[in-house]
Amino acid sequence: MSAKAPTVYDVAEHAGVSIATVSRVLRRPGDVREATRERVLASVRTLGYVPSASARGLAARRTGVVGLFFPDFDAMRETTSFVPDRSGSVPVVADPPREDGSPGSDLLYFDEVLRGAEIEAWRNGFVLLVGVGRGSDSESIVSDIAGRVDGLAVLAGSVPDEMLEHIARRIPVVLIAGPRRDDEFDHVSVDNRAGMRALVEHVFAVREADGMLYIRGNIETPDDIERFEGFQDAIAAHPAETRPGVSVVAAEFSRDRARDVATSLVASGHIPDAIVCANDQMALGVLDALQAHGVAVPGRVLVAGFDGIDAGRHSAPRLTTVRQPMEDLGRAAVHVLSRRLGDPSQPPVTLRLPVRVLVRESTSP
Amino acid sequence: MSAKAPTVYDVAEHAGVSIATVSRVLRRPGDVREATRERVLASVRTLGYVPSASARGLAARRTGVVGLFFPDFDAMRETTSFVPDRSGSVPVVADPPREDGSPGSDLLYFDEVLRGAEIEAWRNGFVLLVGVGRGSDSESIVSDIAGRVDGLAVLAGSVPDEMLEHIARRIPVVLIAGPRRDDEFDHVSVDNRAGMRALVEHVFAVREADGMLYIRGNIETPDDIERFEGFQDAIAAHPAETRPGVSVVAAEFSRDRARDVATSLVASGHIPDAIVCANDQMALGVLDALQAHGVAVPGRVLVAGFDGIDAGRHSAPRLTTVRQPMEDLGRAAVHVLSRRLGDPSQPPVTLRLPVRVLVRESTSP
DNA sequence: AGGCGGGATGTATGCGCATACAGTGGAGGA
DNA sequence: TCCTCCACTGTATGCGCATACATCCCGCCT
Repeated sequence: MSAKAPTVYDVAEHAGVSIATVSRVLRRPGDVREATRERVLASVRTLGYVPSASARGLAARRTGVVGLFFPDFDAMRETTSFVPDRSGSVPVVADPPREDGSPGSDLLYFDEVLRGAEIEAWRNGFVLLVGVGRGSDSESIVSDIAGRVDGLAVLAGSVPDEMLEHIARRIPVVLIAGPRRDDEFDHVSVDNRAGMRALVEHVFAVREADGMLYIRGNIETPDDIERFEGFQDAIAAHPAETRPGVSVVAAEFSRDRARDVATSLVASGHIPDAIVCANDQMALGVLDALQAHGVAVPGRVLVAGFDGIDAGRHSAPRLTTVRQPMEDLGRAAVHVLSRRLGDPSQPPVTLRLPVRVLVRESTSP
Repeated sequence: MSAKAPTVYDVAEHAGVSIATVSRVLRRPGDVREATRERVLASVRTLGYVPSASARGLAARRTGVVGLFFPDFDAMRETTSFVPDRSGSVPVVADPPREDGSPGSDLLYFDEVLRGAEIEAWRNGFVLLVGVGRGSDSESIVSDIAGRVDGLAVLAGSVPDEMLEHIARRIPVVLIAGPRRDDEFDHVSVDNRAGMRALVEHVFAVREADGMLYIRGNIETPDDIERFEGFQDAIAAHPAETRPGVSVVAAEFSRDRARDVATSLVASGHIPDAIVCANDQMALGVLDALQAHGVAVPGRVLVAGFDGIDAGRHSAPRLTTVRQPMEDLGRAAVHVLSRRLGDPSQPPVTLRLPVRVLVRESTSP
């Protein structure tokens, strides 16, 4: 690293032109005569000139960056200070099979959204700035990020409304995965309701379930509410004469909690013919319990989840689920941002992405 | 979005102070009397003021951003333009088990590095800027990113050396996962050599393999070279009187290619007692072939890979491997950057992260 | 009462670039 | 030959903020 980074002035002097010409060579090369352009580019190379995005952003009033903000996930809170661990010996450790879900599977959710956002940003000529909330500092972080981008995508619920409105005065904001409310923001989300309805109808189609258990998640969350509505839709649409008995419990989206529910169900002897869960983790917990007690899936009970997490592809039996297009969520968010940046006046947009029911062995006939 | 975002001047006027005071309230609140501070903060809230990072970055000569640059991965090249697909019907599709690795598994590699980088950036008070190369435009993109960050982490090999040196004149650069060469950059990488040596020694410890096959990857890459050296180390360290016969082939890190290799091996009748592969994908290909021909693993042949990809935890038998700490790579990269930003004069650092041999059923005694 | 020190605030400047506007020179037309 | 027009380049300014330095206002000491 040299003492001081070269600026337009240095390049201009070196090339014997004015700074305006240097700037033009970089921004609108067609406006400069070829000979001059070459001379300037040569100087750029010689001096190792890299334009300052801060100065450019200030002068041009746009940064070319879009932001993506997540709430802090568990993995971050746990992390200790990073101590570079000089290598030397290589530990050889047994790695027994784990039955419980790998930790931080919700983290994969973010990964996919992020990947989608990155892809779409890339295609639209933006770079992506990733921010993660840290608990109470969240507000200042969001604000910080908001100051450095042309548009911001935020996971719904991770930032207080007041702050969002604050930010929206400056740049466009798009909310990811929340329900549309009466606000001015753009929204992208998945069709939880239709997805769950289709899932439940699929279960009915496979077998005329005599009794069905629906396991909700955290009943406070929009996702859970929408999925539950989808469940109710399916029940309501079912011909009355064969409508099965249904019962509903909640298990906080937790595999352990769902496992407990299923275990006590088996103990009570009242085993339903089908168990549909508001997410995959809970469905896996149900599988755990049923398997532990020798209850056949799908032979005796059909089981289905929601999300399409990877673990569901590796369970035994593999889990029927509703696959959320996480990556598309990220893409859609940036897509919408990008469009709004092009035309700030358009009315708020809501994009509801389609989901797919993935039929696997846990609901085989 | 209002017509115009408020600036320090607006806030200053609204609060009846000078812009210097506004700036101080935000940057060094202790320097301002409490009453004044409160008044300014109130104005900030009412006006919806968000500081411009561009202006701040320009004035303060630092941005508070660190960059992470990846080469473009396949998933990106394939992507078509994003067309928002309005939802409606929910397709119900069968999702049969796939035996081949899920596409884009190398993409997961990036995800993990990225996650680590994000975590560490977060802990050091930076935000993370993610950039992805697009083939030939790579150079301009890297340069673009370099202009907006205080430091840059780059996947080794994804950017021409000349460009790196160009950038390094302006900001610190750390290379991820490459071998240390005679350069001025900081490096972080994993201990491929020691890892492979430990893996091979583990295989010897499990069973006195009479013949061992080592399947290399793409022999041009540093990773492959280092791992092969580790393999040779293990062989050389083996007592001469019981040193097994070894053979070596290359299969381009490809599952398919490795499957072919193993298949023809079985056909030839010369089946070694152990097969060690330079990555997991190839090891999985070997498992495919052996299983297809009824050759027992680990009963007849021991198989091991390198990387610790997820698919190796779900194969049958599960795959013994060397787990690379991808996430730590990302963390280490940002850690090193952060340290150098604090003390630019320190000599180039090389961090070689330790790996772990994960012993699973594919090398059970 | 005058002077002094220091905390609180204001003034002025520059960070590096984009760009509106003003030159400059040469080709072509009258 | 002189004027016009166009292509190209230079000059001057402002983007929004941080900060060195100047000022001001008090309380307090002598």
